[in-house]
Amino acid sequence: MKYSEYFIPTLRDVPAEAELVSHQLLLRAGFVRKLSAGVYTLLPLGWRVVQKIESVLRDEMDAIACAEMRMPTLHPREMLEETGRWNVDVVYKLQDRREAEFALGFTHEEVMTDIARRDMRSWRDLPRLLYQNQTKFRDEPRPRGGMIRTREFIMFDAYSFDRDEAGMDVSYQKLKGAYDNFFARIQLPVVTAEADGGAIGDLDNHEFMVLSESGEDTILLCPNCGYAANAERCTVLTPESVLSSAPASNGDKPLEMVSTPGARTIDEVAGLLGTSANNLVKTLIYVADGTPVAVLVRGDHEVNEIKLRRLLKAESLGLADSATVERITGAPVGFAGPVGVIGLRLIADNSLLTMRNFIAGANQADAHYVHVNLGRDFSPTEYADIRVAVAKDLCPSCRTEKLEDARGIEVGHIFKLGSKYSAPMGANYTEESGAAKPIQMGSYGIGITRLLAALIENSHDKDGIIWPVAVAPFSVIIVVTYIKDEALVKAGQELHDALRARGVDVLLDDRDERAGIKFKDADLIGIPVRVVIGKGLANGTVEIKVRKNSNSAREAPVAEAANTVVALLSDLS
RNA sequence: CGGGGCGUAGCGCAGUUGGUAGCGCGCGACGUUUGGGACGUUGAGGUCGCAGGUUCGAAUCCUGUCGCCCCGACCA
Repeated sequence: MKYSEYFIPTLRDVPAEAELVSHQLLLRAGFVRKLSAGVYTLLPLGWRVVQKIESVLRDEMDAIACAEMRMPTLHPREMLEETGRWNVDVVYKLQDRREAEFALGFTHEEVMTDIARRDMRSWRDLPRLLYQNQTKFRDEPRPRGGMIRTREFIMFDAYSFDRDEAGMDVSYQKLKGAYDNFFARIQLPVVTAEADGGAIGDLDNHEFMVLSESGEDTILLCPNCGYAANAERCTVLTPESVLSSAPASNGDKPLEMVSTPGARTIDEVAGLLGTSANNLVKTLIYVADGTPVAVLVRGDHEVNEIKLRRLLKAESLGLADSATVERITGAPVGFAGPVGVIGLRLIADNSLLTMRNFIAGANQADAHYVHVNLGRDFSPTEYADIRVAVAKDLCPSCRTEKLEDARGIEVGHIFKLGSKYSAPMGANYTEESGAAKPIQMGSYGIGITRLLAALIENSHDKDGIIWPVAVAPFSVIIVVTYIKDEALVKAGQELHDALRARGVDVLLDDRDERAGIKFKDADLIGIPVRVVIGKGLANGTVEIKVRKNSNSAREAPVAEAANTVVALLSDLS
C-alpha cells in the first residue's frame, strides 16, 4: 500500500475535545473521527486494527469450534418483552411504517436464545458454541473517554449452550481459555477479576480488565495469591473473632450531644470536631421496594448498594429523598443517627463491631452525638458486609495478604447465564429420558472498539501509538526519505513488493514530504517496524528500526532487508 | 439527570470600555530546501453554534435553545 494513495489524515495539534491519551492519539493519528457524542467513524487505519483484532479472535474461536453467525440489529419488541428487557433504559427504540416497534440491538442474548429454542431441541444438539460480532447500540447516559464508552460500538459476543451446569462450566472454561489466548496474542496484559453480573446474571462471571489510570472501575488485587475482583463485587473479610465476640464495654465514655451547626457531611463533622472520618458512623436511609431501612457504615467507607440489594433481596433500592429522611429521623439530611431510630430495620456494616466511642448524627438539626457505643446506646437489627471493599482490606481468597487497588478498563466480561434467558423464553431441549429441560447458557463478550482505546492506553509514548504486531494496521512502514531520488524510490518499491509477496502488511511512504514529517507520522501511527531508505543506500544499506525500541535502529544490507524484517516481525510477535 | 467548562477559518487559539474579526498550524500557487513536523513570496478560507431581544451599531450585553467536553449519578 502506498501512503500517497491511502487515507491517513494526521493532526499536528491535540484536538481540544480529547482528554484521554488514547482518544488524542486515535484522533491525531487518523484512526477515528467523531460524528456525534459517542458515535465514531473508523477511518482506514482504525478499521484495519479492528479487523486484525477480529481475525485473531476468529482464529481462537475456530480452535474451540465456536461458529460465527450474523444476527439482526432490529429486535422486535415482543421478543424483548419475553425477558422483560424492552424497558431497559439504554435501549434505542423505533417504529416502522406500520408502527411495529423495534429496539436497536444492545446485546444479543434474546436473539441467540431464540435460535436455540428453535433449533436446539435434543440433547444430541448440545453442547454448542456460537458467536457474532456486530455493532451494538446503547443510549448511554454519558459517553466518555473517546472510544472507552460510546453509544454505538462493536462487540464480539460468544454464547454457549449446554445440557446442564457441569457442561456450562466446561464451556465457560473453554471460552475463558480462548480469551486468555487472545489477549496474550495481542500482547495486552489483562487481569481476570471476579465481577458483579448486574442484571445480566448473578452466577459466576469475570471481567477482563486492563489496568490503567483512565479506567472506569476500581480493581482490588492480592499480591500474594493473585486474587482479583472488581471493588463493587469484592467481599470484605471480617475475622471470626470480631464477628463472634460482643463489643467490649470497658473504657466507654458517656454519651454526649455536641453542637455541629451546618456540618452535614462526614468531612465537615470530622473537621469541626477535630477528628478523622474513621471515628464517625455514617447513617444512610435507603428505601428498598418502598420500605425505608437505615444503613450504618464507618465514615470513611462507602455503602455497596449491590451487596445491600442482595441482602435485602430488593427489586428497587435507592437513597431516600430528603422528605423521607426528615420524616423518619426528625432532622434535616446530614444529621441522621442510629441512636433513637425506632421501628426501622437497622443494618450495620461488620466494621462497626470494632468501633468504640464513635460519632454519629443526633437526629436533630445541627447536633451530633459523641462517644456513641454499640449495645449501650443502640443495637443494630443485624450486622453484615455491606460496604465497598478498599485497598488494605484482607484478601478474601488467601486471607493473609492485604489487597491493593488499581483502576481498570473493562475489555471483556464473561457470564454463566444458567437458564436466565432460556427459561423465560422456553428454550428447552429434550433429555434422553424424554424430559424437557432449559438449556444452560453462557455469554462471553469482548468490546472491540473499546479495545482500541485500551491497547493505546497500555502502549504509547510521547511520539505516538506503539501497536503490537498482531493488531497493527500495518506491520512495516517503508520510509523513502527523498522521492526525487529515483534509486531510493525504486529500492523502496522493491522492498515493498518483496514483503507483500511474503504476506507482510506493508505501507510505503512515498509522499513528497520531508523526511522529518514521515518519521513523525510513522511514530504517531505506531507501525511496529520502520525501514528507512535513505542515505545508506549509496553503501547498499537501509535502516531498520523497531518502534517500541528507540535505540534499535541499525543498518542492514538492502538485499537482506526483506529477510531481516520478516525475522524481526517474528521476534516481535 | 445534577455540577462545572467550552462553542470564533480544517485544527489549536486571541478578540480590550459594544464600532462590523485576527494569530499560529494546516491548505493552494511559485521558488529555494530535503534524515526528526523547513524557509521566502503570494493566495484562498469565517452568516463568530442557532433563534430572539437591547442598541444608531452585538463575536462582545440579555433571554432562550442546540451541541460538545469533564466530574458525579448511571453503565444489561
